[in-house]
Amino acid sequence: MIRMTEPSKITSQSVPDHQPAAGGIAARARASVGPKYLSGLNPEQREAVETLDGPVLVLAGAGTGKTRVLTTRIAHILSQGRARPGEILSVTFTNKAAREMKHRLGQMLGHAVEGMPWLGTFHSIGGRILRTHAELAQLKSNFTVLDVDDQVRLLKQLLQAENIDDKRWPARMLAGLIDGWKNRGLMPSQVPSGEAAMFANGKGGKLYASYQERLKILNAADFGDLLLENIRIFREHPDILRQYQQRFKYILVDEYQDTNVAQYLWLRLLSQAPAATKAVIPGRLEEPNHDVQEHVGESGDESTDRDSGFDAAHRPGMTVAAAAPTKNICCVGDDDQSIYGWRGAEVDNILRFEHDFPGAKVIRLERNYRSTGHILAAASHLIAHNEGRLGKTLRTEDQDGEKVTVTGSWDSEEEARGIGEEIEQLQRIGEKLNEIAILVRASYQMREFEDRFVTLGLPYRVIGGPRFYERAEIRDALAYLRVINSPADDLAFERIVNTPKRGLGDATVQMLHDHARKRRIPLFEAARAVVETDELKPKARGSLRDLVAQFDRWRAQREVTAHTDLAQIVLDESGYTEMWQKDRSADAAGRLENLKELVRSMEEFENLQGFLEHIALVMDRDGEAEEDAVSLMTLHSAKGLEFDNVFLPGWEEGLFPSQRTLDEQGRAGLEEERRLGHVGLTRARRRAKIYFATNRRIHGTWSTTIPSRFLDELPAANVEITESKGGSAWGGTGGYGASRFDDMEAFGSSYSTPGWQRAQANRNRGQGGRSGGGRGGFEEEASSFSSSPDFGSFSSRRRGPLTIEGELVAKSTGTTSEFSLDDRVFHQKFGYGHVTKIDGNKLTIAFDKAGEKKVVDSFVQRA
DNA sequence: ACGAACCTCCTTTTT
DNA sequence: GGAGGTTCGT
Repeated sequence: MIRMTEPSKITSQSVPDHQPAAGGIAARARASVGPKYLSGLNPEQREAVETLDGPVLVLAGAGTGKTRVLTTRIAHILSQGRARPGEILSVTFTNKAAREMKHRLGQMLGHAVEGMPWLGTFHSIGGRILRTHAELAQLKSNFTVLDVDDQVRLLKQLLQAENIDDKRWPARMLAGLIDGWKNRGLMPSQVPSGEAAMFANGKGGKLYASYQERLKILNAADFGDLLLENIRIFREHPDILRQYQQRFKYILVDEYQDTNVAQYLWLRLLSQAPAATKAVIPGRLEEPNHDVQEHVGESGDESTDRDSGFDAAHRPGMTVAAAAPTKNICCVGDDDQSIYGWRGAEVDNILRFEHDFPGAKVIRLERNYRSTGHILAAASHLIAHNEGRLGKTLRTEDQDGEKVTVTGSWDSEEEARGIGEEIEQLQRIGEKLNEIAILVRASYQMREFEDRFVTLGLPYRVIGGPRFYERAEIRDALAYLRVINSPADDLAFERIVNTPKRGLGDATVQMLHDHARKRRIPLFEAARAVVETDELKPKARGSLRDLVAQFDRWRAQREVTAHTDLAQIVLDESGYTEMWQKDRSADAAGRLENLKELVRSMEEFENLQGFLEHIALVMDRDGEAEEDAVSLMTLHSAKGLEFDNVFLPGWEEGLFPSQRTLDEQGRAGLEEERRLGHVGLTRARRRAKIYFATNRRIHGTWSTTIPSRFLDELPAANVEITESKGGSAWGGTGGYGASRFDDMEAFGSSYSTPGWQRAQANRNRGQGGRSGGGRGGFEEEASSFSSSPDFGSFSSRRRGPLTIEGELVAKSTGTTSEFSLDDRVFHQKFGYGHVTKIDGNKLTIAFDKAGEKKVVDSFVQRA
């Protein structure tokens, strides 16, 4: 029922672009009529493309060709002459998605798409609109977009000014609250008083208000403002709103399930038919909205009166507007892939689409062109346990393929070892490492894999992590440029006054602040003034004077120097480059590389000003080297990607689903975790492999875990229980008593394979033995069970040489290493160290910081 | 003003 | 276990 496999049909076709014209002869006949870009679409996709009038919701399950629908729809609108490129608003969440769409459109239309000025992320488009009407938000059009660091620093200052203990009320927490309010479309005056009072004994609301004031003074906006200020402008200036409503004949939205309330409001305003504009009652905006908070929980279902009071409350200011006719908006999304609720995304937006946009046409894309039958069935069965969903049933015409495997391990190290071996096995049968991904719930899980892969010499790459422009060195460099560009940028100035160290510490900065506040001038000007006095100690005074002089010089040079050259000069003369050159830590080289990359990327912009305006929104690290490597990332960052082989470790209660999510979000949290599992499984084309460990080290201490409830929710028919390659045989519950999974009543009904029963038997066998600490005395056992040539951390405890056999021998080049004992070496991840042992191409290195590690020699270089 | 010792709190993170 | 922040001693 989940799967409708038609063996007669085409073989595995996983790339959506080349999908067969499924749907039988009739459909194919229809598809052959009409423009060529329509051919090759299945009937549902085609309907989604051709239904141009009125609101449309395309529910596009994983791997059903949603990007294709979006781009084809745009092509269709253009080629039908329904609108010109500049009249189509097309929003995505990520720059990557926007780029991808531009690229695909370009291919489809056969020429570059310069004419799509309004295809971009919510934030870049919001930012663009805000820049053109900046004065209506008390900003100048060259305002800076603040990053989180700046925000927190600013809030810290506000907290200090209010004499609030920022231990008890951390600036970060306030930043989070404000961000949340902005995500919900709430200006300071609209924050429910209860919520505003929660922070710092009732000062939360006031702080939000003064934060906004400070932003205006600094000529700055945070990410939230890029949309919120749009909404404010649209509401307060109906003429401007009307202008945009008239311009955008068609609106397309990607990943609609991830929109937050602010984005929803923004879309609602833009998608109303122009004539309706007058109906918005500005006065409504000032009403505090107490109900929003309730809504965000699970109370939605309790409200029987969705159409009147509740709805109006949910969408502040939309009371009248909601009745206005809606134009051509097409939202594409998948409620089953909504995994950003904690960031303010409202699944409700997609669940309530038909209600919000009356007369909406809902089109379901349920044909999956990515995964094999077993994988899809497992994913579908899992997600079917969610209640709050619109309901889709993915199906494939592909073969069943391999069953999803579930493997239990004794602990997380064994899990990593087992996966490492399976990857090598896959490699042996010709799988590309690029087609292998490990998807974890939390990034701390990655370390064990990294360690393991380093010792195996298995190339891997970590996807995600801090974005390029979030890196300290990039922010520092940008801060220098910001100060040059706008001397009033206090936050930037403060960031770099003492970076690199110039002997200008807190005391000096505090002094500058006092001075600046008294005279109502920027910090930089205060510095200029202060060096003329003798208020500072000679040393500080001297270096501050030098700094001011340097900036003056750079500003003068700006007129005659290309902005990229200027940047290079600034980095060198300020001593910033030197600071990292002298730094001996492992990542210093990478940071210098990043700085070069930053300078290089400036070339794409005309001048410094243009660069700074867009950098915060556009920069993301993109082109990692194309070499063959295993991908390691969180489930969240895997959304939108696909791989032939997907490893899903850590399916244990508390980790996945995450205990914290369960505690904080209750059932809604559980459902979001389940969606995360669904996302994970549906990333796989041909092989999905799930793992759980009985013992895991969390925050430094070992604890016993029980398998995730999601394992119970997988359909037995599509799942195979296997034993850990790393030697699951030593399993045991570690003396912590029985879990509900020991009870065959609960688990056994669906799991009766020999492998599972063996695993059950094994886990009971170890019972009662080694308690406390989990890994107390099992090292003796390790040798007899592990088939691995290398026992990872066991090795350090064992006496005598390891027996090297099997794979690693084959991998060893045989020739002795080019390194010798005590050689000083450098490793990308671990930094500097010296060689303490050599074993073919395997080196044992005592790293200065990271301790002793085994590393394959190709991973290090002479220091 | 700055580094070392010390304490703390641990998810996820499109812009 | 360790990063990031704070405090304390120089």
